[in-house]
Amino acid sequence: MGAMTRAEAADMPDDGARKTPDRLRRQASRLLSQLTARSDRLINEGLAQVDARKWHYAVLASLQEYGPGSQAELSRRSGIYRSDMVGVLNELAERDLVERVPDPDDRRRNIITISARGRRRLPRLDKVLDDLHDELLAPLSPAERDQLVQLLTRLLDHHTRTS
Amino acid sequence: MGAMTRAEAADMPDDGARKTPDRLRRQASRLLSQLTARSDRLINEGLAQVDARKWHYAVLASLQEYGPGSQAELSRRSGIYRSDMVGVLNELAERDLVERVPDPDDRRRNIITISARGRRRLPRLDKVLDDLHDELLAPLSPAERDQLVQLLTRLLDHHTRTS
DNA sequence: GTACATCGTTAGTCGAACTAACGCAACGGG
DNA sequence: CCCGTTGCGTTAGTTCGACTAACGATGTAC
Repeated sequence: MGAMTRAEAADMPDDGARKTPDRLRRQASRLLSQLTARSDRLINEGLAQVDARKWHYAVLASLQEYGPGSQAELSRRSGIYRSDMVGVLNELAERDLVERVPDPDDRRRNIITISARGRRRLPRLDKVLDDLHDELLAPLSPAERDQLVQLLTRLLDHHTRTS
Repeated sequence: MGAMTRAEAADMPDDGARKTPDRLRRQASRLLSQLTARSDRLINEGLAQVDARKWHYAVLASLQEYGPGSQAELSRRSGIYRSDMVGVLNELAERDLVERVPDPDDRRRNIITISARGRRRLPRLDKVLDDLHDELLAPLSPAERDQLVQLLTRLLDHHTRTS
């Protein structure tokens, strides 16, 4: 099992002596970035093991939940920039998880559809992500996890609506 | 004053129709990265307005709280990689906020000291950061802010101790 | 004294988030 | 019917943070 993808000792600032100044340790922004760094790594490594990336999941889930759509629409649904969508869809198409066909009614558009294979893939990814989140949130009780999600959601909403 | 640094309408996936799939919207990892992106931008822009960066603050605060140290030690205290420390210290030295002198007792080391100017600078940065965090956490009550910090701290601790 | 660890530094990788600009197609109004 | 605007897919490129690798010089332990 010991796939050693993560930082192996050595070089990283590991806060060994715990001399990190208090002011720093309490900063919400700092906690956020550090935790997010770990979280992202965790998720990316976990998904990599099943040949997926988080954008894949975002697109597939969006297709499942709202049906086919143009690339631009998927971009809006999933929060991926339209410029990055191209690559994600290429990867998904390579894996036969989506189909990309030109829209006959609007020749600017491609219509993206989730494939049978893609549909079969989703539950698997759901499971993987669930497990990873379990690892991520391990120290928290279910109630605390909800709290966290709540708080984060409120903050994010605030900062998206006030653009 | 209208420095328009942030994303100006137009292109970004703004979740206008709020068609983001539920599964995505509840994912802690996703909430974290999105919120962190905003948070980082907020902090960076705010600090840029007083010609600072967050690493500057981290180093200065660490020097203030624990006294002078070698670059490697500062790196450990502040969580900056030793390879990135060089640049940060260059910037701080340019601004006369720290002094970097070779350690006579160990000629591999530089000893970094906070300057008088650096010491005067800190309260200013503290204030700026306080205000920015106020903006960041605006929708939360004081109690909720504490809760958030608590939860994040516990998670981060967990993931640093279990390496 | 020789192996090993540590320090400062340089260089470079990787992924995420984002901007700019393109050619093309569709839409809306005069 | 043309025309300006808007939306689409795509390519390219920037910036930033996090991180790895390797270097030469120095110090430490056996």
